Amino acid sequence: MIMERKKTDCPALPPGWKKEEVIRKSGLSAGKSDVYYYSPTGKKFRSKPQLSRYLGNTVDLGCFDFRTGKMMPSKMQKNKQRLRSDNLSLSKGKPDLNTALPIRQTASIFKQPVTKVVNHPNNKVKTDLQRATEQPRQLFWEKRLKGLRSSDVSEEVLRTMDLPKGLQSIGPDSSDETLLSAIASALHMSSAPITGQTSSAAEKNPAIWLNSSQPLCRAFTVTDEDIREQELKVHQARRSLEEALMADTLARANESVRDSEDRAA
DNA sequence: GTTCTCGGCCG
DNA sequence: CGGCCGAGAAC
Repeated sequence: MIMERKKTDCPALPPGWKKEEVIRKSGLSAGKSDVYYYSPTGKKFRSKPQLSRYLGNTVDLGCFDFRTGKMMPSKMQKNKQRLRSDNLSLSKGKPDLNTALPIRQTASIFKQPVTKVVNHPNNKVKTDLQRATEQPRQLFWEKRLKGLRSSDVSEEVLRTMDLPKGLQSIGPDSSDETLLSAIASALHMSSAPITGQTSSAAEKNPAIWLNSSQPLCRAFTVTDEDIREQELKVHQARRSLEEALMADTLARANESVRDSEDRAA
């Protein structure tokens, strides 16, 4: 007899994951049930820690209820030591590659968008129509960029840019390491001018006074001299590129000539 | 060997 | 009480 136990699709999980509930039918614990999950590849998971281990550091199952298979927003409170250990493992190991913003550090595979409650019924204090449309942004999210390096096709790590001395980082872990990333990200994500943190208060207590739409960088000024220098670099780079393209074109031309000669012979 | 199942520890 | 996992039973 083939008693197919029911493996249900689990809406809270990515496609392909299955959930199974097995009722114990004998023994002292008869009637109790055990819950298992199956990855798309068929691997069986019988506990939340096991699932967590498999999914890695980028995933937080903190508010995932293993038994029901659903997200339980209510279980979000007891995040005491978790953040510390997460940040620790993050700085030592591989960085979290998920840099889409805004996002929680504790994001799980199950969609967990950052939301902002702006309108509480019967609570005038928390009603704020002005800010209702603004996106929340995580303070110091740039720290997550630490350790990220660009590399070429041979996986050789590219040398990072040298930043001008005038640029100085702000905030916790104010190393130069993330400064370049922070500035590059700011330029990439906004068409607004990037000025750095113009408020001097931000230096004393960035956690409070940080302007989150600016990178973790002290205010700086760009002089005409800076601009001319940069223009020069761009011109030189373009010349180099032009020469390289020219050389490549000539090489290809020679090659095609040789090809036709070979065919003729 | 692998998979299934229940016991039992531990928080 | 329930989550988690060890280990014996079953295959």
